[in-house]
Amino acid sequence: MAKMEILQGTLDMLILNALKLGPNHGLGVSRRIQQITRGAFEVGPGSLFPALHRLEDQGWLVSRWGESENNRRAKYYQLTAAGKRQLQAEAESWEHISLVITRALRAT
Amino acid sequence: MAKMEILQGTLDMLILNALKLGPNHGLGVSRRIQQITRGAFEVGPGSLFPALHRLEDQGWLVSRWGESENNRRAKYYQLTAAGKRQLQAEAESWEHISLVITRALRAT
DNA sequence: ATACGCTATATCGAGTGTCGATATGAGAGA
DNA sequence: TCTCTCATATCGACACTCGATATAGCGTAT
Repeated sequence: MAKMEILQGTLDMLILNALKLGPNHGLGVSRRIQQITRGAFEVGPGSLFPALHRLEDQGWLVSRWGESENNRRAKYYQLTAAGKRQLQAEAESWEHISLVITRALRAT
Repeated sequence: MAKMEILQGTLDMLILNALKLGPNHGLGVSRRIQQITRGAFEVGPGSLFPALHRLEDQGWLVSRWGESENNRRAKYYQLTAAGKRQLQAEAESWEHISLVITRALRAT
């Protein structure tokens, strides 16, 4: 019996998902989300960075300062083991919930 | 390029959807959502009634006082033409967005 | 009669998330 | 140096969800 709240966690899930293939920095995560969703989703910095800090506070990401492809200083985020488990759990929950909603909308 | 905000409108969409087969009162809508989603979603009064009032304010529902099946006074909500169009639009948007997210999660 | 329980609508405050705008800093290139 | 761009960060406004609580009416049992 899910609440509607879980849909608010979708951005967090997409961020974890964008990091599952390897570490990346903030704006890189944003770009990767846009790529993977074929431009369907756009994440501005006002949503992105609070989300990254949330996820790090919860122990699902760790960060370290490094250099971006263009020699800019950038903070690289990486999934932790707990983050991978969290992504797995959220992905399964999403599969279930999205299917249920889609069926509800299609039902006569 | 959708924002994450649209996912917050999912409850509104489910309410409109619950009314597409005919008018119903508040708690009836809540029960119908629970039925249609096979118990996957639970909507408490603290989320339900603000949502109903939102939708009425936007002209997507109209209400009239009546009597429930058990002779209780109840406010019946009904989709307007604009509400049907809105439901249609939101359902199409949902189909697209949910597919995109599901594909993103499944992608290697 | 009256006390209780159920249905039904409604509202409140706390917590949270998203967004646009803005700020800060640092490297690249002219 | 001056400017542009990348990159991180924060702020306040706004909206939504939620649990808890309030109000009211009807039915039923005591």
